[in-house]
Amino acid sequence: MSADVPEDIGSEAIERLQKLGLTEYNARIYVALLRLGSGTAREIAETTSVPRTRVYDGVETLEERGFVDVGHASPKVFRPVSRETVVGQFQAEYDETLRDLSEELSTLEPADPRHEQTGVWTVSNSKAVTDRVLEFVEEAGEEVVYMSVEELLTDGIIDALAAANEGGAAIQIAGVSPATRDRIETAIPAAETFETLWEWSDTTAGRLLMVDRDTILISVLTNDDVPEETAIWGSGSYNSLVVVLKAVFTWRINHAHRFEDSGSVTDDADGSSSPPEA
Amino acid sequence: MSADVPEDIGSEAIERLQKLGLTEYNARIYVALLRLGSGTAREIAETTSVPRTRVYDGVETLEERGFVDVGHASPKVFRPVSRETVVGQFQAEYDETLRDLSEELSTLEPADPRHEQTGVWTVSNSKAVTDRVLEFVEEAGEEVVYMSVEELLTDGIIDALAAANEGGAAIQIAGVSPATRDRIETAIPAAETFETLWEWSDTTAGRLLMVDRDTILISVLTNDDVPEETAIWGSGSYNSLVVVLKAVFTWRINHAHRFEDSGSVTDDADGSSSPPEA
DNA sequence: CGATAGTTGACCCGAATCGTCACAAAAGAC
DNA sequence: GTCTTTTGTGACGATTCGGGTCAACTATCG
Repeated sequence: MSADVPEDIGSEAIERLQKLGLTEYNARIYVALLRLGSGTAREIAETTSVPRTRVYDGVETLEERGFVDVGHASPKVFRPVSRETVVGQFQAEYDETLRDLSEELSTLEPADPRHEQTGVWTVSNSKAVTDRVLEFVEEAGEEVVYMSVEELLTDGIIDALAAANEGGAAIQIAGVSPATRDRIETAIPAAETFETLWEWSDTTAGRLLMVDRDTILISVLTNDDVPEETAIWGSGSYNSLVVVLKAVFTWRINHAHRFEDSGSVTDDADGSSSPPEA
Repeated sequence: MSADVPEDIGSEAIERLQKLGLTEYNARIYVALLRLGSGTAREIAETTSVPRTRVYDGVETLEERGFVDVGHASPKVFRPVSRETVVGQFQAEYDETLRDLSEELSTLEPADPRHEQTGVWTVSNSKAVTDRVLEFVEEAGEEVVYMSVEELLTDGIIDALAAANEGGAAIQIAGVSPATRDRIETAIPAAETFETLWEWSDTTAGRLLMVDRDTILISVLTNDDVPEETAIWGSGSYNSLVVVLKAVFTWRINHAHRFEDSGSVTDDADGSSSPPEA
């Protein structure tokens, strides 16, 4: 009577098993067996909508992976191994491949990791953007300036900033509301906080990062239909993005900080540098 | 000049990446980028034998997964993220799905796990057999008897036996050579060891396990072409396999142990029980 | 303005999986 | 004993997804 669809019992588990490499049939069969405790081909077929004749194939491959035992009886009976065993198998398998992969990739990675790039790079996924931010902050030597909307100032970022601060870098954070200001001052007492460097709350701006006046990252929030974040970043003192933004950025910081200062602070760029295209 | 095939550089890594869910193209592209540091579509195509026109698709999906950044230049330039980041992404992803899976499966597992089965079950894969052995040994209360060829007495098994011994179970191990006997006595001082319970070195017998005289597992090594192990097991005092084998098994143990004893110990079987076939 | 290179999309092919069917072997009913 | 039902095995299209090639459109440069 309730809105529950009977066939959907365990569908989440089935999806995850598929993600881990099992076919849909095999995943369905295993889950059904787990619910039944044990069962014949027909019983499985009836509760899974897997064609009965295909249950045998599925069970066979599951047996090869060590996920079911087959019972010797006139109608063959199948029995699933415990979920701990299955999860353990997967865990072991992926631990191994990941370990090997890491090792193999390390032999391929070129000596010079990166740096002193001349171009401007884009990162599309929000998680990837965060990764890049963390990466840069981690490498920070002297100074980190970070400005973002509230949602993008996560604990992970704060932790990374705190770590950079421990390493001797000055931290400046902008765009914080009085509420989160406390959070930051607890985690990073030495950090300077600003309300905002400029007005952008009505734009699609996402975040803004500058590390050692040498690496800059800017992101925008595109809301075509679902909210997504896209960032561009550049590194190196000759990088055009860095050259342009460093100027306006540092000017704003000094301006917001000390009201006596006027004009640009660094003299290596003015408005004539071409802005990043598109 | 050397026998190295140039295209095979990183092929292992490529295979593993595919195993983790990337397509062949995407895996090849990422590995190539890692070797190049960064590169254009053409450079990638030349070093990977991936059709150049397909590099764009691949790079796009890789970007969505956060594995590459795209550079804004007239020929687009692509840059891989560090291998640590990639491995970390995979790790996080699989940790999450495995955790969720385990949770979901636990809600499906029936209350009564198993036990008091009447049938005889088979397990095909050697790793699965070991899993089952460990499972049974873990549940042991009073007694474990284990006999196997040398190769199948691994450290994992010995550890499990030692743990069972800690829990109060008597351990009896047969089929050990004098060499490995030392290993066992170090790990499990309280264990009894036998040279062998009977001659089977010329058979295809693999191993033999009896737990609490209630669960029995036997395996054979099939050498059709590649060596494989297949086991059958049964549990419960009314299980036919258990009934038959318990008799011959315990008789042999007592026989090997105390030479004064003669005749059967349990009265439901005597020498007429056939030895494990084939 | 034409040539070269970069970029995008469309199309075809093969492998793996889904889904169904036909048929032999076995078990049970009469 | 035969007859019917169930069980097990294999084969066959249909569909999906990734691999592979091609044509066409765009930008850049001489």
